[in-house]
Amino acid sequence: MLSERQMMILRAVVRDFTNSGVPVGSKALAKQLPIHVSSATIRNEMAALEDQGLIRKTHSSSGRIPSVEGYRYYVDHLVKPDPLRPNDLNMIQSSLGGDFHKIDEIISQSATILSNLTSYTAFTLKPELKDSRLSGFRLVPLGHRQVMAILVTDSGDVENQTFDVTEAVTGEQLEAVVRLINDQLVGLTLPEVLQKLRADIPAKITHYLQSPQGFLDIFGDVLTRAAQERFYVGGRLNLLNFSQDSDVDSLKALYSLIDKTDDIANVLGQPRDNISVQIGNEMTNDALRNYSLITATYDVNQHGRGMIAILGPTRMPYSRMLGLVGAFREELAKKLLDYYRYYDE
Amino acid sequence: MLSERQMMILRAVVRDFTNSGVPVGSKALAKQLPIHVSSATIRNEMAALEDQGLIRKTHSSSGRIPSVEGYRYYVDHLVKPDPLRPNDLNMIQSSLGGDFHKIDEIISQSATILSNLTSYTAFTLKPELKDSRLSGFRLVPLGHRQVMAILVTDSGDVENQTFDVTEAVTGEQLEAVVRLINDQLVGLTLPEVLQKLRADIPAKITHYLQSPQGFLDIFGDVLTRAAQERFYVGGRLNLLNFSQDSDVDSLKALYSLIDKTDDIANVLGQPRDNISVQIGNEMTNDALRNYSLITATYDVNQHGRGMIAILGPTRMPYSRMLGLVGAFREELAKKLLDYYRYYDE
DNA sequence: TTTAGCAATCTCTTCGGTTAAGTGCTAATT
DNA sequence: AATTAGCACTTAACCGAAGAGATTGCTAAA
Repeated sequence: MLSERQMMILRAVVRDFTNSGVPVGSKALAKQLPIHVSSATIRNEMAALEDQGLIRKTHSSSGRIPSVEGYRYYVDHLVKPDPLRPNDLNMIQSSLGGDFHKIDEIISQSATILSNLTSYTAFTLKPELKDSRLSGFRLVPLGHRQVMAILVTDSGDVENQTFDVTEAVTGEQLEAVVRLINDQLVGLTLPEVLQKLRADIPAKITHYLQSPQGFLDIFGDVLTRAAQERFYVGGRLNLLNFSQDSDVDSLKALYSLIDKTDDIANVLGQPRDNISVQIGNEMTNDALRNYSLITATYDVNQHGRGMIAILGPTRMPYSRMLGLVGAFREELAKKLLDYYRYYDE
Repeated sequence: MLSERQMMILRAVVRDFTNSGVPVGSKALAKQLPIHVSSATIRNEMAALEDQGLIRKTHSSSGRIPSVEGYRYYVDHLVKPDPLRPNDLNMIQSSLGGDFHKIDEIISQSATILSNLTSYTAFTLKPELKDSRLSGFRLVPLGHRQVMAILVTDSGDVENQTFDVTEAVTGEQLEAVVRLINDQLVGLTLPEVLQKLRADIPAKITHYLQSPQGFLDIFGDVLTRAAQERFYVGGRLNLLNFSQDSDVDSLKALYSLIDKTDDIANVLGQPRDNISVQIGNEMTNDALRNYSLITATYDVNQHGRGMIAILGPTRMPYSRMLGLVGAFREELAKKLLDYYRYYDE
């Protein structure tokens, strides 16, 4: 248990350190805090905080910096999101204000806005229904032996891919295949489709195509791509800003992580509470040891729940960032409701 | 004019420096060179080379490093591409050996291979006909007010985009629009199409669509994207390896450059000779001051001419890189010929 | 419980000295 | 005329000592 005064001190340590990046000492705190005690008293309290593992020294006679546990305590009990600055709200609203023709444009743009806002790297995921189902499949002949496969899910996702066909496939053949797919697979969830694709379909499809493997590959490809949650990333380069001692290897690891859609989905994890913070090694991934991740969900009524996140140094100004993420989350939800209202009804 | 001996020395300076990164001194050269002269003689020659601006010192008593002009002389007159190591050829052939369903897969994969091979950043551009023409246009209704626009050029490029339509557009309307486009625009070069799109089309299209602006925007978008030469990039992260003194700002500038398709096209320039080298500030772009670019073209008979390139530090082992790029260029051309032979006939 | 005071610890910067590498120049040699 | 040996000079890089500054823990007094 922490006393009121210890909380005050911990809060001040976190705030000072996240602002300045320099370990904070007892004297500075004594001067700054609203209570009148000497630096010696602060020192005693700091020793107590250190005993509890909430702060630590960088060397035997240095000031203190928060430990991961200290940050954790801070975000759980002490921090209060900053109110939004008028400028920030302006910036959000004007950037989201334009006319968009696709959900994906809004979401992708959001990643950019959020990264500009925070000067960190931002991720956005569009609102997603629990398990989306295959709602349509097309094969469009494009001439010159090219065919485009298009797959639509009931959540409105569209995934497509063109490929070249060797044999002269006739329009009838294509139509037959499309009919087969639509008859057998539409309405199923994507994992179910994928499973059937391996089981029943190959046998049936040989009625229409001589060598169906190529086609099955393509269809499988498009399918897995559609099944994958896809994040948009904004402000990749911002990671360079705190590349401390320019540790190239860990930077590379980090970027590889970000560019692998499945890995990143793992890190961000399942949508949890409204807003959550993961600090340093609380994330299992080693490349993130010195980073913190703030994730937030947003709800768009019956259209599902999406997610936004920012990734920055463990030493980030949490109160400001929580304020920004919280506000952005709401603005985005509003914008999407507008969008759906416009296109749905 | 350089004497034989001066050339030999310049060659050695470039080779040593690109290998070690350390300024090279007269003594080391005297020991290494196949002629028997003292270091004092080398010193005299080096002074002469310095007078001609081909090499320079980093401080008053340091060894010499090549100047940009020195590198230039080296690549123009002295360098001989290294013969390929057996390993490299294996690696190229096995990486290109797989089965591909699209040209773009080969080209994009090539960027990765080339970057692995060289450990620099690689660019690839697919073979392109002088001015490709619009050969087909489709609008595919996907249900739920979504429509996909697909555009095909006679060089086999496919560009597509989905968008949401506000009003309930009927299938007949879409078909009418498609027919209009195909009647009026197919066969024209893309710039011509773009021009007509601004002039004639809007008036005609209002017969079929109430508010055609949205559609025209989309079509214009897809069109400009198709008209743009698009480079694939491989090994982005390799730029981090020689981020010397971790100059974050210039790194950021560099990455922004790479991610802007039009900028990068400017830097790489028009396909010129088979293989060409641009060194440091020979490129106008300031972010490239410490980098060199090796570009090469490759021909695929009547299918046009493409381009590959690598970007690395000015201080790169040119002979090896020229060997690699030269070899890769040929292998890629072969692979593409194979590909076309298979799908064309 | 708080505080003043103080020794101890540690980082950071500065300074001087040393070493090693390399140059340019001069004078002798080939 | 070209080459070479020799030497003074310059510079970067490394090292250790010294001192300044910040901060801690501890002790003893308030």
